[in-house]
Amino acid sequence: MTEYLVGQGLRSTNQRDTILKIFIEAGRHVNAEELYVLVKKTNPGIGYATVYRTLKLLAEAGLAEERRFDDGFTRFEYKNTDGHHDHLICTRCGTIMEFENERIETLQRDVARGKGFKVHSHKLELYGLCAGCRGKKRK
Amino acid sequence: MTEYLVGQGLRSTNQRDTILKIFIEAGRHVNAEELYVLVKKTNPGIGYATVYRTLKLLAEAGLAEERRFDDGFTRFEYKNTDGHHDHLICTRCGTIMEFENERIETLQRDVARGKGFKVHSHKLELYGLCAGCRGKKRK
DNA sequence: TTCGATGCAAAGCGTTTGCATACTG
DNA sequence: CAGTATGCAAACGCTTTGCATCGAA
Repeated sequence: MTEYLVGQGLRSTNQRDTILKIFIEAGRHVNAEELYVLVKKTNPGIGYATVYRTLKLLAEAGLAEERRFDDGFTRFEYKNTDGHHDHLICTRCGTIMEFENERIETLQRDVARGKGFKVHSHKLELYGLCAGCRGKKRK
Repeated sequence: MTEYLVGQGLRSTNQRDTILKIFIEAGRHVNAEELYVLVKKTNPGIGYATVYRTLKLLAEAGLAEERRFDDGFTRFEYKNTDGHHDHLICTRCGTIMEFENERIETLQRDVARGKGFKVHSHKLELYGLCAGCRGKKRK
């Protein structure tokens, strides 16, 4: 992972290595604060700003993707080789699931073409209740 | 329009009438600041807070819909009787177009069902270049 | 040794809120 | 008259930035 940094012309530092490592381990959709807390456990000296700066850096380097859902703050997602995907978000427990559907994407392109648009990216979020929360609700 | 307010159990004031009227005239997807500037022209005494409060009120009353695109701030859309729709956003000039596609919605429900989700709402935004900007780009 | 990276705290941004005053019902 | 709505400015929550110091190359 350090190679990525160097390859991008960035300096490799202890903090960056730690943050990147923990970011990847943390799984998907961490926000800056969650990551900050995790990182602190390993290296309590790291500051908030460094987490933000590193995250932004990773996003620019193409290693992370910045996403804003409707909960107000920005979450980051580690971007490995998988392609694009969209999200299903449980409005009760906050669970975020991913999905991918080629037919939807094709239809999107069709719609856009019909309006003269050339689509570069898109964002599809489905908000609702996950299986677990639907059960709870019923009781 | 005042009737809406009264009907919702809200007090009708000069400020609210002005804001609502201008909000509706403004067309879609205004953000609070744009509306504030417009409202100031008619009634310079109105404060920022009142615009925000009224917008929030309208959203609660079901007359406006709050939307967060990727430009950082919340935009509001007047909600008349039309049903749900999604957005095409030009990343160059900021134009926002609307569309609606039943097939996409059906597919969304299918995907969600497959993951055990019950979808309540969704958000689909296509980012790209509009017809005009595609032309400019080529030159 | 140089210059980017860091940590801290302060600033920034859009948005919300507390409070005394103004106005609706 | 009672109590909500307003305007102002201060507070807010998340994110960014300025600056002196630290550390990688």
